[in-house]
Amino acid sequence: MNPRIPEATVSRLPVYLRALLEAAETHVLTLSSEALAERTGVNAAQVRKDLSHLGSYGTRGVGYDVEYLVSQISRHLGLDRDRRVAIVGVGNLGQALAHYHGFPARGFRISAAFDADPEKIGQPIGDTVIRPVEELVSVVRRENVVIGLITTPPAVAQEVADRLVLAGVTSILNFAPTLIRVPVHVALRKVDLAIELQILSYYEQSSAVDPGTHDGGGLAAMGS
Amino acid sequence: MNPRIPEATVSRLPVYLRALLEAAETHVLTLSSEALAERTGVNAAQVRKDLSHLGSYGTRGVGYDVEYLVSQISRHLGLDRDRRVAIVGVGNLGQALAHYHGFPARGFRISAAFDADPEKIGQPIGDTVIRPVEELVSVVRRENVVIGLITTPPAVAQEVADRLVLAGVTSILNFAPTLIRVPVHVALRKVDLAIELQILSYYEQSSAVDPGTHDGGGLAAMGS
DNA sequence: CGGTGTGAAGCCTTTCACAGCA
DNA sequence: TGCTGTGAAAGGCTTCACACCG
Repeated sequence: MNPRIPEATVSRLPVYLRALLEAAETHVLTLSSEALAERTGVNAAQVRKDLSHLGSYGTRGVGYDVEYLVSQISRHLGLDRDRRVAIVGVGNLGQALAHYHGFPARGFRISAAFDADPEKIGQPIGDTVIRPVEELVSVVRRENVVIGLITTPPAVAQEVADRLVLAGVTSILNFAPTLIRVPVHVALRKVDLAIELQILSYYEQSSAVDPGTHDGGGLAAMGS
Repeated sequence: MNPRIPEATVSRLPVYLRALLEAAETHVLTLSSEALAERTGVNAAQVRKDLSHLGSYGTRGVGYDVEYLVSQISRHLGLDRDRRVAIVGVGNLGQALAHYHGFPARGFRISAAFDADPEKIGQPIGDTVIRPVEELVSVVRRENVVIGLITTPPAVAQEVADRLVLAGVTSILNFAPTLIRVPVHVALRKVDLAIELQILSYYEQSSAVDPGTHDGGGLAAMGS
């Protein structure tokens, strides 16, 4: 049923969710695992096994009720309540994230943004204003931010992570191309754009065919 | 030795490469698997097994020669020659990618950029100029672009992918939050920012500890 | 009948443990 | 002696195949 959902399944739940929401927009009421597989690029057996981890939400001979499954996946992912997010480092990438439509649509609210450049301080960004990094800990604490996005140069990424952790953040998404370490109770993921290109480069030159995906399993770097 | 390197290993090679280049900068001549593990957050046994897929490049009792290993990994990843890259969709994310320092440092040259907005056409970006998407196929062909980055809205991502494939691109990195399909001979990876946050959200609320990484294994959506 | 839910098989990945070489 | 390279073990993920239910 639910005691612990496999990592690989968790990483696919948002994919199903998006497909279900798109189906709902065109008033599709029900989807079979086959149909969901078609819309997500995942194998149908995989879809069924994944969804079975959430409980028995399908109807045999019919499929899955779109609206109900949306609510169940949302609940399991914790998307049924809003999450405060802080962005540290407002370069182009930080800007892009601040204006990304997909975030508020899933309950992620950009509540604070920080930068070290005095020129940028005070500039509006989304619903907030760019603040100096010196205020990071106090503002993050006050605003109850739980997720931090690090889009700084790699040299300061670890220090920023330390401050975020100190301020009580429980999840960090690191875009800086460097390894950062956080306490075990903090969830950490990374997105590394240069690495993605290098992986593609391998499959291109080797004429191989399957470069994998970005959101598969694996172990995160943890502990301090 | 080399006939085919496991997918999981390929996705870690760029990580080792970065650590090795950093070590080289501080004039470290040799690194043990233990030391490389420390710098990358990967288990030492894993490091050795991964590197053994490239060949026997270590020295027992000593470790790996940094410079030599850099050249070997670069060669295996195909980073020993330049690759032309095109960016389609010059919003904030496209801008961020165009100015990303990590790309030219690994031999990826942004040779073309396209956008549908007439206002943006002609604006300089990096070493090139923003062109209308209508010119995509001809320019990509002429410039021998082999990698395409899709940073458009999801609604047009599939069409853009089709054009890139038509123009002869062999690898695509998709940032648009939608499934795209390409012929089997084209390597495809995706980076989905909203999905990363949703995965974090799961581990945050469940107080679980290991949210995985972005570059683990898994199958890519392929075929048309 | 159609489609879910799931044991079982197969594959891939990680980790262990140690033989063997510099 | 120290550290690599690698069989073997262990664990996890995907896919198959089908019992079973609506």
